[in-house]
Amino acid sequence: MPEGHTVHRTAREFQRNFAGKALRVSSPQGRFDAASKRIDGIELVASQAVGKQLFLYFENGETVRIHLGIYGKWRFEDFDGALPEPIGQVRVRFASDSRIADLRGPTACELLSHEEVVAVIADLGPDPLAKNVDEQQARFVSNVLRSKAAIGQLLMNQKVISGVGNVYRAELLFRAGLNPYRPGSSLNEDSVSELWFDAVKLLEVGFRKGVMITREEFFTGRLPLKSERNFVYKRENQACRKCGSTIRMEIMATRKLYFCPVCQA
DNA sequence: GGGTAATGAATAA
DNA sequence: TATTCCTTACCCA
Repeated sequence: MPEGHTVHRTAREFQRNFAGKALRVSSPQGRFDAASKRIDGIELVASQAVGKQLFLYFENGETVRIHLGIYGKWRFEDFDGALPEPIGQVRVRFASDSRIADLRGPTACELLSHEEVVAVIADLGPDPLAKNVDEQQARFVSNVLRSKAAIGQLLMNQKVISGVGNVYRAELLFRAGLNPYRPGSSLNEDSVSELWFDAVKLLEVGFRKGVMITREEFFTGRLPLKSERNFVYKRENQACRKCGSTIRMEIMATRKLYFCPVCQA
């Protein structure tokens, strides 16, 4: 489930269980084979998530950049003794002496130099899960206010805000009562700030729980069913949970956009 | 067992 | 705006 919260959880997993160790790196599927040899046996110094991108910094100066895209998935597993056989199309496997991380189906998995990493990160917009929240907020507000693009498109643009995807886009706009087609420049500064802080709140809940929950009643306590977690995402033709109107789905720039035509008039 | 959709984004045109 | 990348999960039979 790769929006930003997932990637930050993965960074934490690497930091906790793989950082500070020399890792065995391989590409069972073969497509990362040459690159994996350059970091095989090298110590992982640190991991970092920025938006939906994961960076793994190795002691020899090489950095792996991974972007899951729509299909990518990690699988972590403890092992004892012999390494388990990789199952399916494993692009890259990182192994410590007791745990493996298998990556399948990523959009991007490549080795970058330090300079290239700096350039990639410089291109990314503010991340709601970054530490310096206030500075990030100011960047987001200015990005939105100076653009005539629809707010529904701006929230999907990783240069405007990084880490938000199709689920959080729809849910953030619903919670704000904003029509997805309103130009960013038509919004007032306060409502854009509120949108930012709501993004921080939702991604933090997602980071904590590991799933995207956007209804306050489920922020704590037991995990609700998938069908109960959100207000509008994938709820086309169902009743709005606030006003009872019929949730609509429209395609916006190749992606499915869900919204309530009444709450978000 | 088959068909389809998916939480993304680069690229072509 | 449409196509392509790539793999899995889920729904239906």
